[in-house]
Amino acid sequence: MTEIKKEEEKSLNFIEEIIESDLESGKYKQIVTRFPPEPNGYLHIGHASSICLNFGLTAKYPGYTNLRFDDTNPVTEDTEYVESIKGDIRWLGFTWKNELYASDYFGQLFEFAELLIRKDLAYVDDSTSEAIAELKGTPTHPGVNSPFRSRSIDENLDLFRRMKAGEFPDGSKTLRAKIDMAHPNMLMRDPILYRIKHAHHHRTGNEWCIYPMYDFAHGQSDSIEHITHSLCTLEFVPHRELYDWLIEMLGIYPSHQYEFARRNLSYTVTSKRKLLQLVTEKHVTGWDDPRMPTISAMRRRGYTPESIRNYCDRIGIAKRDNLDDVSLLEFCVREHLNKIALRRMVVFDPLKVIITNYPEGKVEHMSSEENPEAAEGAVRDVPFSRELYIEREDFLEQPPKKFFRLAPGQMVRLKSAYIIRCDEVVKDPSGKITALHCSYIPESRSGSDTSGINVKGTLHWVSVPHAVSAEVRLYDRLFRVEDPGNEEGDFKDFINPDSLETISHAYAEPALLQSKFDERYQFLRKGYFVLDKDSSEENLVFNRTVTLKDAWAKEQKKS
RNA sequence: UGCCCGAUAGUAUAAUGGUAGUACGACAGAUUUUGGUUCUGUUUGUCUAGGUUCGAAUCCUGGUCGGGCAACCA
Repeated sequence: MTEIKKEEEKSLNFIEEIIESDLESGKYKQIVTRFPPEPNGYLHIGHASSICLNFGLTAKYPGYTNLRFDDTNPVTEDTEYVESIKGDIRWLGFTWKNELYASDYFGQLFEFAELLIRKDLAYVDDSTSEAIAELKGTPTHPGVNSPFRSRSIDENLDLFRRMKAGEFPDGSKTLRAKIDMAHPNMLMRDPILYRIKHAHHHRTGNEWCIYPMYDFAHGQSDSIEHITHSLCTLEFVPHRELYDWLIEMLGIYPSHQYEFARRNLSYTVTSKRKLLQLVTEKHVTGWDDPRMPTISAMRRRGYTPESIRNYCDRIGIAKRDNLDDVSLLEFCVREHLNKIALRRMVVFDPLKVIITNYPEGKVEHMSSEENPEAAEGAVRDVPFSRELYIEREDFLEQPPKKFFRLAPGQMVRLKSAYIIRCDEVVKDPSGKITALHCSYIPESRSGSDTSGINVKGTLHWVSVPHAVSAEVRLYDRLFRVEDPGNEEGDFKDFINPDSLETISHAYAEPALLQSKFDERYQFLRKGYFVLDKDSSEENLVFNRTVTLKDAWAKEQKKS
């Protein structure tokens, strides 16, 4: 019974169901998908979901995935974005079959347009954009035919060629499909196919001054590449009718569009406009500021590709509106990091401990596990001496109930070292605690403890003479509210003022001097950390990727 | 006063006419040299009203609620 359950396949999402049925029926022998970003911004967590979907499908089923840049609007697009997008996809762990650009097809698309004109299914319109909007009608009222709608095929052909030749200024003419101005679907009311833009394109330079609209580029590109399943978000549902109409009228390969709901993440925003605003108005330091929901930011923050892929897999794909809980993302990050992170001890807010019965000048080298989850049991060396730093919050003169840390007369274990007892609290004239005098139990050394003493708490610590200084950046959620994008008023009013806390001089164990950019660390009892690119030989900088779960903090919150 | 999507625990997602499950969260406990990890248990759900059926989350009809559609953006 349990065996059957184990072998039970994970249930399919609605797109996988469509694909399996297409494969079973023999409609396709393999599937072809594409990831179609517009190179005008950085990829974020929502794109990660789409990437995992498109590439994941062709990893699961026979076929492949193309990377196609939807670069039909030269004024907003740039190669800077092309490079960052490619880097992000690679980092996530996916490989595209072909690197393509909608702009590769400009010649072909122009011919498609001429074909439509020759079939009397498209015409050149001289109307201004205001006039076009006016005649379009509204969702509840039909539109009206443009006065230029009945031009002859020859005139349209001539005009369109002259548009291409650069004879007309921007905005003076468009090419429109001739469908139905009274259509209930607004997108079918003679949609614009081409517009004039005398602009420099990041790939085609000044070769073109007319550019196809999304609707006359995307589906056609899909068709040219024989994309079998063209997956996009729900806002394109109304476009599907036009997508199919154009493919049918052109008589080209019938790609099919399927729509899924875009993923939203709690406590952040993912609209390109809002993200751009955060960057340009300096609410964050850049697109890769570790508080951003961009892939480059998550990478810098220390998230792993595995954890993001796993997260995308868990949230799934469906058609209903959603707001994914960031705590699931954090769970996935912790789950992976717990397995791979090397354990280190770092004290953020030091309180000096002097072990009065430990010889001055003596140093012992304690060995502590690199990762208790790892089977090999690799260890590192941690120096122990008479003077140590512990976390200031780990000592309380008047401890509440269930406080398992240091207090006058109380004992705790120092991780991988000895059990100590607090004998005396040293204060300066103002009453601030400056040090603790403790005594250690010599027989309690970690690994050979014969003391028989049981303590509830274990603290992290750093030897004063061996301590290394490090800068630590503690990140919290960027917004104070779950869904800042849907809040009344300006979303920026909901920015969390405490989303970054910098600790300029933390005390770290010396092993951290050998930190590498591709290694992940768990600072014991503190969280997961990664070396930041701002690090230098003189100044170590660590980003907190995510905190550890903290049952004690939760307990305190309750009271 | 139009058209198009959608609605299952707090969140996300299954169940494809036949016992409403899973994950995260929350809560309780066990273990623990990280108040971490791990393990165990508990809690909470089919928008609504009808209909079809032996049987409905699933099919049908009406309603309610949420989202989208009137860029020379994608």
